[in-house]
Amino acid sequence: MPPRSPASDIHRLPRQRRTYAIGELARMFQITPRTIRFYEQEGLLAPERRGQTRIYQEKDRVRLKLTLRGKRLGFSLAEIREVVMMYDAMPDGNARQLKRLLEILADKRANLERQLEDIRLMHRELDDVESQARDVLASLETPPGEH
Amino acid sequence: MPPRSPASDIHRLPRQRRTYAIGELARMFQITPRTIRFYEQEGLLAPERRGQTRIYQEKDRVRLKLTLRGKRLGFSLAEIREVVMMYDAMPDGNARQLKRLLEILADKRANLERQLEDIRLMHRELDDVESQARDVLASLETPPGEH
DNA sequence: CAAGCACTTTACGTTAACGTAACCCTGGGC
DNA sequence: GCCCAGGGTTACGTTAACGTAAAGTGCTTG
Repeated sequence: MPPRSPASDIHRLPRQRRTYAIGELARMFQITPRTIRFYEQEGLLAPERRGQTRIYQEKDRVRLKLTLRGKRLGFSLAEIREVVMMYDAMPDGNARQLKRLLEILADKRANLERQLEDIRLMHRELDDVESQARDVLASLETPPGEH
Repeated sequence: MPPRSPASDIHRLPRQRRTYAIGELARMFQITPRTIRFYEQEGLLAPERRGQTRIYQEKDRVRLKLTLRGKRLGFSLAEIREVVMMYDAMPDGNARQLKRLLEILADKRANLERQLEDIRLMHRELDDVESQARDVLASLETPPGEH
């Protein structure tokens, strides 16, 4: 280890322009390259190219992460794209577009609220089912006739 | 049919074994009859019949409700069926089945946890995007050149 | 230089979850 | 008696989100 202050490492790291190959990203997120290419085809990603090969920057990785998160929450790729693209177009977005974006966001937000409620309810159901299952299981493991 | 007053119907309602036609359920849940029939075909519902006509009891309605909730949370019909059917088979379930059920439940639970985290994160993203959008919007509404 | 690996494109295949269309049956109201 | 709304079955169509296979490109390693 060079006798350099760790701090100097740190403050150089931020601009370390790290890039990723498609296979790397695929492994990171437990998906296939095909999926990543598909997302690009659907307008969710737009990586640079060196020749034919795709080169992903940090921002692409973040975008992919957000996309997958959206998917886990049940949003369609089209919905995700809608938000992501408007977000990108924000700087030069006109008022109408921005208001539309706010509408969409409010919509997603409402969706999340409903999901939270659903999760709470579902959680209770699972508790119920589980405790009942444990009861039956216990009764099976104690000889019948006891009480 | 005995000449009964409608009002007397009402105050007996609690144990009035209320039933539903397929169209009623469809309207209640904002889905189509086709969807309900499809769920039956997939083994998620098993309503009684009077002739050919399906008659849904309260338990069927609850089951449908749970199914739809599961769907909103991104579970597949197959996953939902897995839990629902095992739940029904619980009384005579053997230990192995019950343990399998507990596994599945733990799985779902983990899923819900991840979703909660996703929602929290997504919520922040939305906050970010929204506040930025509002900023841009505001800057558009004040004459440029001011500061 | 051959082999192998990771990347590429093109294109057809697949699955889940319904939609839609065509046709039939039945009970109630006019 | 006729009509029509609401129920039924059968069967083919559709959409999203990839999977999979074929065939080519490019580096690097023994």
